[in-house]
Amino acid sequence: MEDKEKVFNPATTTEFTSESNWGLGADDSDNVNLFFSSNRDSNILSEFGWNFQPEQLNRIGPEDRLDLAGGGSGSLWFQERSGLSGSIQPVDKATSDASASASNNPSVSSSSSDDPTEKSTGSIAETPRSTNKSKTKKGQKRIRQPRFAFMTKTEVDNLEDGYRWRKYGQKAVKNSPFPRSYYRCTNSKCTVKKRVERSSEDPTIVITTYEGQHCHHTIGFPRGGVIGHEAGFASHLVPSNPMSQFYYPLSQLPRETSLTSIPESDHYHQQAGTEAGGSSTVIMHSETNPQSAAPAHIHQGLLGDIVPPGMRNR
DNA sequence: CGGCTTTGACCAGCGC
DNA sequence: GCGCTGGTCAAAGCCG
Repeated sequence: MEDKEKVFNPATTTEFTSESNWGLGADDSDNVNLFFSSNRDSNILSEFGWNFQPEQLNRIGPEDRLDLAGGGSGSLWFQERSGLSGSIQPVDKATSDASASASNNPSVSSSSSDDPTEKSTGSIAETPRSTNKSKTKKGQKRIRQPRFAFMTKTEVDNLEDGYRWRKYGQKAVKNSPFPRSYYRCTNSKCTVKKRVERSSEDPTIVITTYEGQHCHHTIGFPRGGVIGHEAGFASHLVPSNPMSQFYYPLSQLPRETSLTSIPESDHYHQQAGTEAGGSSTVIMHSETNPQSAAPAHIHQGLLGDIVPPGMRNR
């Protein structure tokens, strides 16, 4: 199913089709674009409040990988994906509309997923199936929320992003020795979810997919107490959205960072996502929905690893 | 004791 | 229609 997802391969700088289930899968489709490869890409970025200059975009290449200081591990890629692609069309029409509105309306966003109760959060389904197992009535498809996926080359599986997550499931992934973990934001009013899995093709790569928008500030700090790092990091960021606690202007993104855009449906706007490998943090937020507070996320290992140019200590 | 993780089961969507 | 797979639930156990 979501096997043929096209992603940007930072290592080769070429687009490739992944046979593995990166969870992001759902959109195996057609709309895959490499970030920075077109105006559209930059538009996408700008939707997140990342203002990249054309030159900057061009500068960022696969080989411009971000060296994550901490873990020494890695590279950071972003995959922006929207809720779904054309594959889920019919219903999606409705769902997408809902999502779209959700994107523009915070209250909707949170309520939309609440609908089925918070447990059945209504969203997800990275796959075209847009499963809606929850208590939604039959015939009603779960509303998909904006999703954002990114790949991080890291040895750390559990990256901190400033939010608190509760793991609610783990599944073996087809064709992959690595399981996929499902997390939900612990904030009862927040329906954001995230999936974390390792690439079967490259075990050093962790794929994190965020879905939904946070309707609150980064509450908690990582259990591990990376607060220091985050706080410090955040202090240098410029929040454009009141709801976003951390904002990482693309313009300040280390040029080594490679971003990948994954298709996005016309109705969705991804919100945020980031991941860091072993140690890093990045946050994005959608300017498209200033109100949607979807702070992005981050990733943690050590926020300090990914630091805006000029802020790096190493 | 509260919160989180683990894990097996269940359900729904999709492809054949 | 059936089987497969992804996503979620929820009970049980663990940990601070």
